Amino acid sequence: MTQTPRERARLQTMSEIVSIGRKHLAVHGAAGLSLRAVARELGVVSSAVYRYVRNRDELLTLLLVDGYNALGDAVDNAVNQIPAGDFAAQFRALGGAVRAWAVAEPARYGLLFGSPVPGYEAPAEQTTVPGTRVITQLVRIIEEAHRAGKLRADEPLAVPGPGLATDFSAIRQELGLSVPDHVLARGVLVWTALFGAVNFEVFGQYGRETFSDPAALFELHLAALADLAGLI
Amino acid sequence: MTQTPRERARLQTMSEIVSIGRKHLAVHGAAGLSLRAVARELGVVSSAVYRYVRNRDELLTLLLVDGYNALGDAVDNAVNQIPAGDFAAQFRALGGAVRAWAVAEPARYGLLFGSPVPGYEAPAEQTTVPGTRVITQLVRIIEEAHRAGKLRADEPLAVPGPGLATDFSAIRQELGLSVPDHVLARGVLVWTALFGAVNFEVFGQYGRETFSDPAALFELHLAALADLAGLI
DNA sequence: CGGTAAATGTGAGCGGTGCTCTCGCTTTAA
DNA sequence: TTAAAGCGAGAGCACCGCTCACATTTACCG
Repeated sequence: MTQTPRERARLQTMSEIVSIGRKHLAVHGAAGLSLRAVARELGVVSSAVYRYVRNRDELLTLLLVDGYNALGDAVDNAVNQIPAGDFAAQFRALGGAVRAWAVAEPARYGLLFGSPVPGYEAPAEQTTVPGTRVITQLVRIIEEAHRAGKLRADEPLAVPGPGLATDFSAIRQELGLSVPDHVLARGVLVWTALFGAVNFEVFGQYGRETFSDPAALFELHLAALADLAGLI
Repeated sequence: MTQTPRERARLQTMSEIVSIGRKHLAVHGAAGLSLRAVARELGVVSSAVYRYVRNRDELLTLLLVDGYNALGDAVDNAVNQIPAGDFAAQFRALGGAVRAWAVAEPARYGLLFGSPVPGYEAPAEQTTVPGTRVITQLVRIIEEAHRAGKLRADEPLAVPGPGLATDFSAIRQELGLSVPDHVLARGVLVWTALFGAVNFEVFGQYGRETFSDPAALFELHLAALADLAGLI
């Protein structure tokens, strides 16, 4: 069961490739990620990296999983600092962690949540689990708040139609949830709104000098979103 | 003052280049946009396109402006169908138009609102005006609703700090607005949330089969966002 | 009207990319 | 010990952005 030297070297090289790729991604973006450049920095001829990575897309997949896990770790870590019963604070910690990671790693964030690379379909079996870590946490927060009676009992603003209700039922069953449809609907909106706010800041959609303190703006938005989710 | 044939030919060629670029963008995405391919389709040798376009980035800028204007036209057109006093319906029309355009033109939408191309800074003097057409409409809707007394008078959820208040004052002055800070803050959130919802659908951030009728989900979100903005 | 300057298209060429293939060498496993 | 598998090197293909020197066409002006 012990690793042969060759196996150890392979793992080492793989992680070096991902590490170099991560660096190049940060500097040149996903479009500028070049296997030849990675090979150069690895000190090896260009064709040699194909022993480790089938093609450029596969390196992108590795970096995608790498990024999802880095973000997931940051979020989990932030949420775990909050007392178990304070769900609104947990939500704010989650949102703050997403924003902080995105601001610190804009290129990686862009790879995860930006425009998809055309012709590249992320392989679900590798990306689904790490790619759903944030929404899993958010769902947990809302579900536990609901079970603990810590969710404001809003009157439903609008009733989802029958098609949507079917989808919501499927989601509820798959994730073992007890929250009603309108809470689920609000949760999805809060989810997308959270990433919408982060996108705008990280992708520079606000003007260059519109907001001098985007962190403060985001805090304001987080509070509004916690309220929208019904967290008290 | 009348155009020479050469001038007419140049304009014609320019618009052909943009048109071909638009098509290639839709098929191959921004990263796959190739001046050589455009030249081939134009029936001209590759170096000839450089007589019309300084480099690839400049073609991207043209397509950016082209996309902003297409989206702006779609939004203006949709909003103009709504009676002048029904601001909530105008907002829903705006949101629906954004989504419809984005779903129909995902690659162009991605160029406008996806991850920025690293090393490419859109020239503000060309992109600012078309790039702000949607937010200009949204601001107009909220401002006019406010002046017409058609905005719910919410208690402010959270008070923006002094830095943010300064930014809001500047925005208010520059755009000649009369809405108070907390309305402005909500407006920004609604703005980002709207595009967050569209991003999630167009960029495929929901799972592949999570929602069978994303349009219905979006309608639900639009209603919630209109309510969040205070539109009645 | 004729000449000059600008605009336009051509083709070669440079350095870069992803990716494939063949060839040797080394490590592993039977 | 030997056969198989893994690995790196290097050449090569087709593509890319972009530049340059050159011919041709068009526009304008004395």
